[in-house]
Amino acid sequence: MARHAHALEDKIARRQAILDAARQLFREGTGELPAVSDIAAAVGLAKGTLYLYFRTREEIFCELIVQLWIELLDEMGDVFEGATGPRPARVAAHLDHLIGYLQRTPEVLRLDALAYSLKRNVDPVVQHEQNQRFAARAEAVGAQADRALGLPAGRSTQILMRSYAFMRGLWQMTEHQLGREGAADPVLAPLFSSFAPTLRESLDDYWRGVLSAPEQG
Amino acid sequence: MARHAHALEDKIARRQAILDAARQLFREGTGELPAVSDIAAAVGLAKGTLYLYFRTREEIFCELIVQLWIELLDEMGDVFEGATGPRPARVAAHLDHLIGYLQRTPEVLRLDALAYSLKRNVDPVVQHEQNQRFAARAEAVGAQADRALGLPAGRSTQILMRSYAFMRGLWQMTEHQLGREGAADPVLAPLFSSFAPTLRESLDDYWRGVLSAPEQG
Amino acid sequence: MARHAHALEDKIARRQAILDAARQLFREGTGELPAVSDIAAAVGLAKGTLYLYFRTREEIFCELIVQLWIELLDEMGDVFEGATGPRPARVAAHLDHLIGYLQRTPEVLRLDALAYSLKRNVDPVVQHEQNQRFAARAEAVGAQADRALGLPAGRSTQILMRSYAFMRGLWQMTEHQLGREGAADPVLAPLFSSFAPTLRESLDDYWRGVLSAPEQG
Amino acid sequence: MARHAHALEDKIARRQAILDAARQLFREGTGELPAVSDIAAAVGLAKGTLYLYFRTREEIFCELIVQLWIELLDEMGDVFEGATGPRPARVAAHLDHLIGYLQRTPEVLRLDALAYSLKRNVDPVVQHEQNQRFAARAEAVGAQADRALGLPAGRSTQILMRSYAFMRGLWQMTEHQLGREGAADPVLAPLFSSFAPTLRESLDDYWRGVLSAPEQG
DNA sequence: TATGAATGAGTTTTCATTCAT
DNA sequence: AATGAATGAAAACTCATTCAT
Repeated sequence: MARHAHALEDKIARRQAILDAARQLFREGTGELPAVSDIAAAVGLAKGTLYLYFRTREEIFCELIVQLWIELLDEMGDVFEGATGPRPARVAAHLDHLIGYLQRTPEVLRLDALAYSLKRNVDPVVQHEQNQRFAARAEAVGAQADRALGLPAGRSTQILMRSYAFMRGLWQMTEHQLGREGAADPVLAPLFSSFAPTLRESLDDYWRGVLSAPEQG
Repeated sequence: MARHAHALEDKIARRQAILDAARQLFREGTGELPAVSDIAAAVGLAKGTLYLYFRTREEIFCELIVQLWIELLDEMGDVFEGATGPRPARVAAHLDHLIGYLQRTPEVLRLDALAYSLKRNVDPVVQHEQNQRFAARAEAVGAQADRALGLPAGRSTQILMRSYAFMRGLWQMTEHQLGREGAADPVLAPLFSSFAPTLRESLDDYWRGVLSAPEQG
Repeated sequence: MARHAHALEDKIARRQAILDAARQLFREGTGELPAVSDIAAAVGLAKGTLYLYFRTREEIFCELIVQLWIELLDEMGDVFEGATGPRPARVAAHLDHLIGYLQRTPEVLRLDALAYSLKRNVDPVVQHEQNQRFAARAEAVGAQADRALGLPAGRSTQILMRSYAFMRGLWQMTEHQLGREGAADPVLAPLFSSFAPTLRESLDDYWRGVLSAPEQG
Repeated sequence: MARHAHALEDKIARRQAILDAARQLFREGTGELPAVSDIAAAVGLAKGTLYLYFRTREEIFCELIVQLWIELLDEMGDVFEGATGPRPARVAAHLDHLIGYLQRTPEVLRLDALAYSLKRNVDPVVQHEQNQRFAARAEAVGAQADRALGLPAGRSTQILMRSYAFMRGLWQMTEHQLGREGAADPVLAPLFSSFAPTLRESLDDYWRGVLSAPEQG
């Protein structure tokens, strides 16, 4: 990469390099946002330079969240696109892929758990633009799912979003039970099992319920 | 209350007064934890005194979370205890009550969203003791629900915990879309509707799915 | 010891128990003054009770310093009292005993190094009373030394005080070179050797100089 | 000085400005370390800026101690360099100059008395580097003294260090007797006289003893 | 555009001491 | 006399962000 990013493509590359470094540091870290100086050091830029690309530290991570979700949605889109067999099998394939993604990408839910506090320090205009990209992709994937699953227009989008909410809640309840050292308090064992099987079971139940709803046939 | 709380009951009352003040301030606040000095002022005690009752600021709010959840579980227990009619009606009554509680007690989910970061500054031993109280109450209410809904032992506990996880995820996804001023970004409208109806619908679907699961009959 | 120390002798015993506990804790500690609550716990009294016997924490340790010095002076008095042989042998015996005391009682110089800051928080009247006891004992021992060494009245007191000052300075310069882990920085090796031999040599030189001074014969 | 110290020489100047302000404030103060905010105000910098130049408050004062000692050693070096006359006169000239320095620079021994507690909060690596500079200068001056006084190599370094230790101990014993208001407790008068004459006499005695030691001739 | 020096707000927690019991 | 609950002052340090270079 050139020393000075004058061309637009250089700027975009540099911006992405910052995001990648931030992602990497967060993934390796202990759950807090990495310090700006650490991100800068990891990309090999000066601290001040980061502020030419992002207005606040939180903006970096909000952008990262959107990228991660779009990454996930892209994969989901591919799954629905290539879906075959009866509807239950298609749903199952989607759920399998979802869980696979979470296992490969543990940072997505960890970061999501911070989303609320991040937003306080991000310009609403920037948030809106991020929301837009996210919504566009979600609706597109929803449409693919509608086709793949034979659901009325917009229905899949809603179900997917709710599934993701469920996932998020379950992750927090199971993962946050773990102490600093990663060991769960045994007293909570009767209430929570491990994340992946719980998620699978819960979403199976949820989708079964949704698809058997009176108004859906 | 006496000037110095020497008797055990006075100490307990004082401790609870601190928790009540903390709850009140958090409820009125903007989402961050109130400052210790503000809590102290609200109870009419010196800052240092609070540290005789709680080891860290976070410990206050972790205790508060447990109290709020136990409060909710108590209400749920009453609902299941007084349940009448066919199973779907009983489930519906439970869900209605749950939503009512959340509307009367908006702080519970707001505080829950902070739970993870709070735990970093709370002694694991204290956490364990809190987990214990929570688990005991949850299992007891689960048992009441098992009876009320005719489910095998322990099944309700699991479903209830998952329902609460779903609730938590949905709340974050809908509520966190709102900007500082409380206005939702219209671009997200196709993805998320308002919390209460969404929750009602989602949990209806989930419970229907659960209760129609092959192995449940 | 009785629960309440009403009799004067009980009070004195309790006061001494506090001093002993403080001494023990300081000796085992890392160089800071032990916390009042720790001292209280070590004696088995409540924190507030200590303030019936000492007005401030520092007062405890100022008293301790005086006790330690008087303890040392007592031993020195015995040495001079039992002195035999020619003057150089008597001086040497005194220096040997001095070094022995410091090795048995490392807390005395450690505490002495804090003396200055302690005094800021001790009532001048109390200090004066402590000074008095110290001075009386020092002068008495000085008189014994004058007799033992055949020096004019008051001369030994002066030499002894200066010897102790020398000792204090040497101890600080050698001991303080040590890092947290007790290892000396090798770069300082040409400047300082270990305390005891250095002290012995230095005091030998000093006393030789003093006793060969023109006006002393 | 420029607003931002980018050039190395500007940085060095700024660092020194901080040290000078710290020295001034300590000299005027009552014996405690000045607050960082006061030092910052005195230099006209923000508090945080000081932490770009020193890692802890204590580091500032440890550096100051080294500077003061090197300042003294420099003067001593000049004295030995320009020494004339017989050895006793040369020793006397050195002692005179030493006492003069202490009178012009009372902060050096006041600060030295705090040295031990300062070191607890200073990086050992930094301490080592400071020790190095001090040792180098001390050995160089020692060599000058060896030549000026006709002593075997390294002997003067040792004697000088011990003299300074003596000085330090005497200063603490005489100065610390003074109360807050600067008045000495009369009860101690038989034990301690005022610092400068005592020091002169003591060092005279010590050097006489050293130079008359059997192995020195 | 890049740098990195400068800024300064922000806040928990400790603990010696006091005082109600 | 003893207790231990209550007090509240006190301040170093971080680090996101700005801005001079």
